[in-house]
Amino acid sequence: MIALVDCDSFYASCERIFRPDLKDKPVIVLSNNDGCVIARSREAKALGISMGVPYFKVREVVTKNNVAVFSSNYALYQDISSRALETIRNFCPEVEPYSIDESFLILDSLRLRDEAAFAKRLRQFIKRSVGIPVSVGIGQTKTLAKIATKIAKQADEGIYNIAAQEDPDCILASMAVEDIWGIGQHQSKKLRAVRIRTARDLKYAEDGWIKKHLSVVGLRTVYELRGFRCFGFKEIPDNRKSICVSRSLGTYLTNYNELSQAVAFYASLASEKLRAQRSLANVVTTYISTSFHVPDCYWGSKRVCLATPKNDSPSIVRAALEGLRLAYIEGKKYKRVGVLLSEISSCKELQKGLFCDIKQSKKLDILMREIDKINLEANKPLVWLAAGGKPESQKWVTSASMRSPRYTSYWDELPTIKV
DNA sequence: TCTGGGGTCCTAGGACCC
DNA sequence: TCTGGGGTCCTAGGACCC
Repeated sequence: MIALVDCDSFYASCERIFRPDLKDKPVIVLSNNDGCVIARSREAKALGISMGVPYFKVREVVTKNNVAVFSSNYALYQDISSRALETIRNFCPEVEPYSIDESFLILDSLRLRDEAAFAKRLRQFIKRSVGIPVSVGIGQTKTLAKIATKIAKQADEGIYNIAAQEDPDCILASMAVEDIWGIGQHQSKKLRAVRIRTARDLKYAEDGWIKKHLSVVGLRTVYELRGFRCFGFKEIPDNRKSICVSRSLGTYLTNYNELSQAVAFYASLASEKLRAQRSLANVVTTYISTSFHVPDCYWGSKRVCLATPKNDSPSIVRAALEGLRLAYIEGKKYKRVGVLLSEISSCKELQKGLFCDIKQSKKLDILMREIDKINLEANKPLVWLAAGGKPESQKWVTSASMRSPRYTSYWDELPTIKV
C-alpha cells in the first residue's frame, strides 16, 4: 500500500507556526514580487480567494476581511519541509519526497494491520513536533493515494484509505476526471468530449483509445486507477537535469547595463545550485521578455554552448551575458529575465578538453567552493561577482515587502522574547 | 500601476545516415 | 503516373505537476 502525506495549505501553515494569533484566521501567501496568491488557509479559501489569482484583484477582499498577507519566505518553508520529512522517515523507511509539501510512503514492508491507525499516529506526531497539519491518503498506487488524499482533506480526521472501502468504484465515480493526478485541462476536455467524466469512467476506458489520444502517459494513469503500480519510487531524488533561475523584475528595464546586471546575478545563483549538486552544465540559455500582459510581447532566448562543461560562476555568467547580447533588442521594456542551465553532467564524468588548463580550473574550483561556503554559512550572499551589481543599485530585485522573519534559519531574525 | 517559479516527461518533425 | 525504407539524434513545444 502507498500513503501520501500532504501538508495542508503548506506555506500558510508555516507562517502560522510562529504566529499562533492567526489560528482560524484567513492567511494568504504571495508569489515572488508579491504577484499572485500561491497559498491560502482554509478560511481564505472560504472567502473565495482562488489559487494563482493576481494579488491586486483580491486586495479589496483582503482588506475587508482582515486577511493576513505574507510575501513568500522560501528559507522558512524549506526548513519546515525538511523537518517534516525527517519526522516521516522516523515512521517509515521507504519515503519519496515528491514536492516541498508532499511525500509518498511505501507501507508494504511495515506489515501494518491497520493503516489508518498508523496514518493517525503519524499525523498527530507531525502536528506536535513540527507544528503543521497534514492529510494522509492511502491507496494501492500513487494515483489512488492522491485521490484518497483529496478526500482526506475534506474529512475531519484528515485521513482516508481508499483501499479499505467496500466499493472503491463508487468513490471513483464521485471524483471528476480533471481532479485526477496527471489529467490536466487539455486532456480532461478530450475525455469529457467522449463522455469520460469521472475517475471511474477513466478506469474502465478502452486502452487503445487512451493510448492514441492521451499517449502512454495517460495510459499509465488508467492502469494506476486499476491498481497496477506504473510510477516508480525514488527515495533519493536524481540530480536535476536542468536548472533554471528566472524572475519577474521589480521594475521595467530598458538599459542594457542594468539588464546585464540582473542576468549576471541570476546566472550566478544558477551556477551555485549547479555546484550544490556537484554537476556541470554544457549549455547556458538566457531568456528576456517584456510583460506578458501587454500586446506585442517580446520573448527572446539564446543558447550558448560552452567549450567544455563548467560550473564556475565566471564561466556561466560570461555565457549568460553572451546570450543576453544576442537576445537583446534595444528600446524594449523588459520585465522578466531567466537563465537556464542544461545538458547537465556529474563532476565525476568530466572529460578534460584538449586545451583545458587543469591547474587553472582546479584553482577556480577551490575558489568557488570557498565562496559557496562563506555564503552558505552567512545564509546570504557576502561574496559575489561584480557583474551582478551592488545590492544598493539592484533596483530590479523583486519586492517582498510582507515577508515574515526567517525564524528558523537566520539567528538575527529570531523574535525577542521578554521574560 | 500591480499578473510566480522551477521542474519532468513525451511527441512530432526535421536533419541526417546508409 | 510512378519517386525506398528504416534507423538515430536533436530540438521545440506541449502537457503536466506543485
